[in-house]
Amino acid sequence: MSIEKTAPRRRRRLPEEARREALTSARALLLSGGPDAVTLSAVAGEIGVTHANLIHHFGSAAGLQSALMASMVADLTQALDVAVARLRTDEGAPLELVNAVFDAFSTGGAGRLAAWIALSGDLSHLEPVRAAVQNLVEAISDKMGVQDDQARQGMGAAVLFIALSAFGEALIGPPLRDMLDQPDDAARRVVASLLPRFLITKPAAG
Amino acid sequence: MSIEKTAPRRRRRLPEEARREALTSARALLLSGGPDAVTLSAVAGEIGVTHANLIHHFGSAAGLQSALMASMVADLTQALDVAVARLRTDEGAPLELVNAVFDAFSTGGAGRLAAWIALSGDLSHLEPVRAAVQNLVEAISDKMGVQDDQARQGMGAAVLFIALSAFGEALIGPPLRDMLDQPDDAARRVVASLLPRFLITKPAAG
DNA sequence: AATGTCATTTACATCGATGTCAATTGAAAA
DNA sequence: TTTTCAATTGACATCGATGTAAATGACATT
Repeated sequence: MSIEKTAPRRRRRLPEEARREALTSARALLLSGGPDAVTLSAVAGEIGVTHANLIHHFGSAAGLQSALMASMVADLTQALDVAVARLRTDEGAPLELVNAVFDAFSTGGAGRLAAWIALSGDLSHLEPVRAAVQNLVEAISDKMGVQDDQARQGMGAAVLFIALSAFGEALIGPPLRDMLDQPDDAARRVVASLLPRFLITKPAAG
Repeated sequence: MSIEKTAPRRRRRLPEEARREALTSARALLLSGGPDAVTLSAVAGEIGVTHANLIHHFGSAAGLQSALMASMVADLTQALDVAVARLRTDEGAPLELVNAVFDAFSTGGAGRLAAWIALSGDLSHLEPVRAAVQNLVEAISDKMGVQDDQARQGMGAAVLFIALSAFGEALIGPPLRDMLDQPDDAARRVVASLLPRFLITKPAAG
């Protein structure tokens, strides 16, 4: 008779791995089906475990949602940090930064995430983004040689403007562009064309 | 003995009135508590009826949600139409239009509505907006004396840009402005300052 | 006053999502 | 091998949201 071990009827994962798989699946569900699609049963079914197992790892359904938000926020801040790094070292043009932000919000799912958080009401999950966007303002200011506080405020306004546009594009861009007969890249082109207005440092008034 | 009529134990409304009350309550719930707060029980409790009554008037919970979306979209289009009318008759400046759009998205609740629709996935409810935004482009183009199609495309881009910014401001504006130390009116001021870039009609190249 | 219509309610049924707990079992440690 | 740990599961309970059907009653019509 064969001495082969019978295939295990259960797959046992390390807790980190289990959480990782669950969060990956949950993110896909959020992006495809919206917040209501992120249920314990749905996530569990996708990765081949039971919903009780998810409760074991995340404590509760709210815990899973919270972990998902934290995970996606972490990815967003990382993307922003990468953009900052490129801006500081490379010859990375500001346009590259605009593209990075737009990609983070649309492809990366930060847009749907932010909308979910905003509609839910618990904005605390966005807190880790604060440092990232402030770094972004710093980086642009340094790159542009901005010194005075007033101009730095203007850089903050520019980042606000880019983020709001990227967020809007990610959520309602496609249908709105269709209504206005605008091409796919209309939003980023507009933002890119308006950006120099901010980045040109005004000479101090004499 | 008194011949006074005893107070009726039930209040009987006309169907239109019942629907109107329900939609008003549902909108308040959406704006305060998000999409998940718009349940049959919650709406029914607010206007003093049973949830079965709402099903009688709207057919189903989905029917109520659909009617709510249609109602809010109608208000948005009406707000846009009013802005168009002011722009055509009055000396209404384009800045007034920017303010009207921003107010519609934030105060009027169109922002949360659009986010809800976008996350839900059924974009068909936004269809009535198409004519309104196209009218908006027409009005601005006429006011600015735009003739050629290329410039008209630019007007479309401007409307897209305003709408995306207003939408973003309505949803994630407050926390994002806080992170960037920006004043309450930062977003509209940015949009207003960038608008002339679009509205100045370029002279035809010779 | 009698009648019919239909808005409204009451009671009940269903379904999905969440949560609990004890039992099971894969895998490492002893 | 034996023991121990804990990831995993299965069964069950609960709760809220949705939906259904019959009964009730407010109000207009006759």
